Amino acid sequence: MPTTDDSRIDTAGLDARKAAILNAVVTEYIGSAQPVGSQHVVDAPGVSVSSATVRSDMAALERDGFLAQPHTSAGRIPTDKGYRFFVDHLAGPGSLDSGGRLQVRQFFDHAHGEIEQMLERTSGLLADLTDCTAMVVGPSHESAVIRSVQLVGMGPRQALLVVVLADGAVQKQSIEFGEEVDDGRLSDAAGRLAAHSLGLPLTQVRAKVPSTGDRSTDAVTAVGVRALRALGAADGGEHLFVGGSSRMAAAFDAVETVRSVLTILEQQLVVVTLLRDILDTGLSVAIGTEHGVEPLASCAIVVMPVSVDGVETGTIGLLGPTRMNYPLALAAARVVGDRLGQRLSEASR
Amino acid sequence: MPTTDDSRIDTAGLDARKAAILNAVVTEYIGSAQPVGSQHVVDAPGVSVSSATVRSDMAALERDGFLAQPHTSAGRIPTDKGYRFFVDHLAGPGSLDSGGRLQVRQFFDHAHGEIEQMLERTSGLLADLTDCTAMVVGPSHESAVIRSVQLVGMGPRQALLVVVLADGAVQKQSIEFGEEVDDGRLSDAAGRLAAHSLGLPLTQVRAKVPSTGDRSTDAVTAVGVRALRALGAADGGEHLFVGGSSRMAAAFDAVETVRSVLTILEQQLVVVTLLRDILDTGLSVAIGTEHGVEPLASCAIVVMPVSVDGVETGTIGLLGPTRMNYPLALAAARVVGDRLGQRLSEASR
DNA sequence: GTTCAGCACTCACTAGAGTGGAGTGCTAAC
DNA sequence: GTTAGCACTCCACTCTAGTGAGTGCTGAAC
Repeated sequence: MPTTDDSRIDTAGLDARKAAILNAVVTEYIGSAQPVGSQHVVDAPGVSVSSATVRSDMAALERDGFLAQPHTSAGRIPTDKGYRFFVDHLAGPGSLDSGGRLQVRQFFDHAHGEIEQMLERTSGLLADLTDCTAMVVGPSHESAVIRSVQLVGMGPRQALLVVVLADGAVQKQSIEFGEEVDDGRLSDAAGRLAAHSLGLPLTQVRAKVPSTGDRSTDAVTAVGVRALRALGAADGGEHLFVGGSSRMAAAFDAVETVRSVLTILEQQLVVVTLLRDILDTGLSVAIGTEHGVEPLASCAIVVMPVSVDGVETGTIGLLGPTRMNYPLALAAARVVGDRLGQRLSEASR
Repeated sequence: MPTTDDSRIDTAGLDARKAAILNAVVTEYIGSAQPVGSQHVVDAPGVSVSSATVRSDMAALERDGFLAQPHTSAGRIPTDKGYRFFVDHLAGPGSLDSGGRLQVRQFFDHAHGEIEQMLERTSGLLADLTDCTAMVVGPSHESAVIRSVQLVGMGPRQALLVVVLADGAVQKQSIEFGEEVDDGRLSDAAGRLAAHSLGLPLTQVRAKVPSTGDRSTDAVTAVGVRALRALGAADGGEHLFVGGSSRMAAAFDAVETVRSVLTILEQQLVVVTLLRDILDTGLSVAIGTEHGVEPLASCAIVVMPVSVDGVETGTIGLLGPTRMNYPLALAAARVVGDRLGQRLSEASR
């Protein structure tokens, strides 16, 4: 509950009282989802004037685009710009309640095993904490260096290329040979592949591992190299984990909105690039139409990079209605993002 | 569009005309989602009587529990029992249209690479074909035999146990040692693990691999064995892929229903056991409350086992409203399930 | 005894009128 | 600049028909 004392706010052309009124409207609307009338605001901190004065201020805020009216003679609801101002200048830092902190601690105390499973569960945790739909983009494996390369025979002409990365991820690619290949040749080829690629990050495989031709004239190795290079290229597809999509159904009462939002969430590529775009613009919150994805116009997205060993490599996203609880979402994303980053850093050491 | 000629139907105590009427009501209601009146039914095949007669038959069908009225003076809608009769006795075999068949063919022509990715996309395909939410439970790896066991050092005291199974799946488990372990000891231990477990299905690891104590007194091996046994046990968690959950939002107009269905879908364990339960009871369709999951009372579930090399090992599920297109869903599940099974059989050879 | 036209009846749905209330904008006075 | 007062707006709700799709029943015809 961010209080608004007069000293802090006089920002971006809004005087203290207007800011306090905007703050009160946003806060109340987030809670009630009902248009907020002037009467509801007079008791808010920083607003010690009559409702008539509040009304005139509200009219000014509406002229300036911070508030809107669903219709004459209704209360005001915040516009995207209003939420933006709230997030940038009014909302306090926000924090998890003690229950939430406990939940996070317990989660990471018990998290272990497979990375993917942990990320999946992290999305569930975030959804629980914030009542938003959570998106977790697994740390891109592109920068993780190759720890091990193996070829496992799966049949006379088939093998599986298994690459273990330093962050604990395992990539695989099935290979088909034109001829029968025995285990000896496989392990020879695996050795050669390893010699070329061990210690390289996946991204650099294309650049650093000679495509073929070299002295490694062996056909099996050549096929292996091709598969390895394919892995490096194909893995642009970071894995996305979406948790708590049912929360979107709770957030809107127009079933049509729910449907279109869910449709977006099903498109991994769209979501991943959306999150990346938002991060790239330097925002940590994208409100309404700021992100340009039209079906999500009534949503806001909180993003938080996840740093592994100091490198921003994963992303956390929280999707909710524009009237979501921004301070809570930001706090949860920050806390969980930090812990997750730590955890992943440990794992990749 | 299953036609109903008099010869075929006289089943379970329903005379031909009543069956034809029930058939018409179900078919029309599936299409329109509106209660069906007697007038709409008179032109249906097998019903060449007046609306008055239809009405009296409908009243009988209602007495017998096949139809229900939302209120007096409204048309009839099918009950769960009505759908059940429709599915068991009235619905023709159903088939994909040519577009759908093409889609399936193209999909499996182009499907390649990682199993998980293919399963995920299969769920999307099914959702597209049927307009239902699709659930694909990956073939359990429990019966796949171990093709390769490796220990990859990830740090002085850490390693990753990487197990490749015959079906192309790769399982991993991170391991922490009490002491520093060099690569030599790791590969020694990996060799011993392999000697014990190669060719065993994961399920049998617990039974067949001596827990420890044996001659394999080596500490590293002991830890490895423990991890391996853990893998065998932990992997009860088959992977579930859910595609097209947005279709549930299109199927219902009560947002509350959508929310509760989505909440169920988020619980992997619930969904997997639900599908298994339905299969175990020998059904291929569970309608309404037949499956006992209360929030899904207005849904029906079509299940289809996926056989890999003749063994039923995976499951396909389609979730839709009780007024879903059963023939289409059954046909799509069968076709895709068959192709998927073939595909997985090839891969595990 | 099945079928069916006719008929009275039911009840959701819609439109229109009236009402209450929450909210506004304006204005004149402090 | 602030505010009390006031007229005004418009949604949300209720009430009242009116409509129409649908029913169940009945008595006659086959």
